[in-house]
Amino acid sequence: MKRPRGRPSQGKGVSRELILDAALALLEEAGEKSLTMRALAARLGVTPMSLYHHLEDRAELLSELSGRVYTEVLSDSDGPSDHRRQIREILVRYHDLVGKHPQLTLAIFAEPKAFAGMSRRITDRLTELLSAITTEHVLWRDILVDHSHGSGLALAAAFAEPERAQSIRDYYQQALDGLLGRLE
Amino acid sequence: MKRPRGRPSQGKGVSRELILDAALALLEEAGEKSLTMRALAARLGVTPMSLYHHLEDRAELLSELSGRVYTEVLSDSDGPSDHRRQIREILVRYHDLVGKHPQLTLAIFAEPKAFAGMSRRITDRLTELLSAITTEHVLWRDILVDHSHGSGLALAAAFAEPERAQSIRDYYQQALDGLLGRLE
DNA sequence: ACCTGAACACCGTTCAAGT
DNA sequence: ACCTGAACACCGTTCAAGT
Repeated sequence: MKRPRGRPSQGKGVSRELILDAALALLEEAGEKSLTMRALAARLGVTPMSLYHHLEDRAELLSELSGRVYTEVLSDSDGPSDHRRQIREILVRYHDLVGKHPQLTLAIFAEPKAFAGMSRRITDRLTELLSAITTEHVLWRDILVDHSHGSGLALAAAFAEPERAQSIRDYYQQALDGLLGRLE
Repeated sequence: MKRPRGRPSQGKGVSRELILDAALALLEEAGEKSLTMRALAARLGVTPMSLYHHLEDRAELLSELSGRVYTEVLSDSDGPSDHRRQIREILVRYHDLVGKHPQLTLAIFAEPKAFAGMSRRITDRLTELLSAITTEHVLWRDILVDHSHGSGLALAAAFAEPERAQSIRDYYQQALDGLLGRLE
């Protein structure tokens, strides 16, 4: 069934939300090159041109998906925790999102604009947290963020090899804990 | 002038070398999306189809360029130096190559196959060197490689902002020295 | 307001034909 | 062996027209 069941019966209309949902699904199923405006429209049972009533162009699709997925990095944590723990939570959450959306992440990495947006989301909050526990907060922020991006890149590129991906996850947390332990 | 001067006068032929040179130049000038088989052929004064006598397809172009550029990472260093210094040389050379070829690097990062190839080039030699100076060589290899990839990603994405790129370079070396100092 | 058909200006790649 | 013209199966996007 191409269309969700709970929609008004004969309505052919698509919403921005529906388009973005379908785009993310298509992207992760088939890769960035397969996410074409035409394939996306076909999946929604609509003409390619109708998408342009809801989106500027294809570039907006990726930057919007990037925003949608990666705002989650800063979602509130469960309980109160110290700074070091909060830093860890943000970075692990980021790393997990990369693992959950490898194709989106690879697409973002190749697009400097989308990359900058996603990166800032992590960086800003981290700088704040690090300022409270070290004077070298810029240096440590760069070390932690760069290391996370690099491991994320390896993780995303390993999307087709689950056991390799798992080992990347394990080593990431181990390395992260090692770095955080030295942060003092 | 579209054609190098030193070639046989009326020969229209292109070689694999000429194609790769032109492809790299076009890629860095105009970005990955602009590196089309048709534009590349036009730059060489030849029909698009003639390229297929020298290359399998467009994918081979990128993976071949990746190989060509990033073998340089392992080029022999000037004099004899200790292990720590050799590690530093490899990583800095890698980082510099990223800065010199940002568009190629962004394209490689988005292509898991090309990324794996480039990554192995750095990783293998590093593992060897690290084994000689620490028992936790796998952990440290991941930390160093991931950090370099992450900073490289930021550097490549900043190709349009030279002063930001320079600051990324500075912080990378600072962080790298910090990490190498703690390696023991 | 939203959807459509037709069109424009592109792609990568294949094939059969030329030299 | 290498280059070509023509063609195929695609792209993103625009425009004028329909409801």
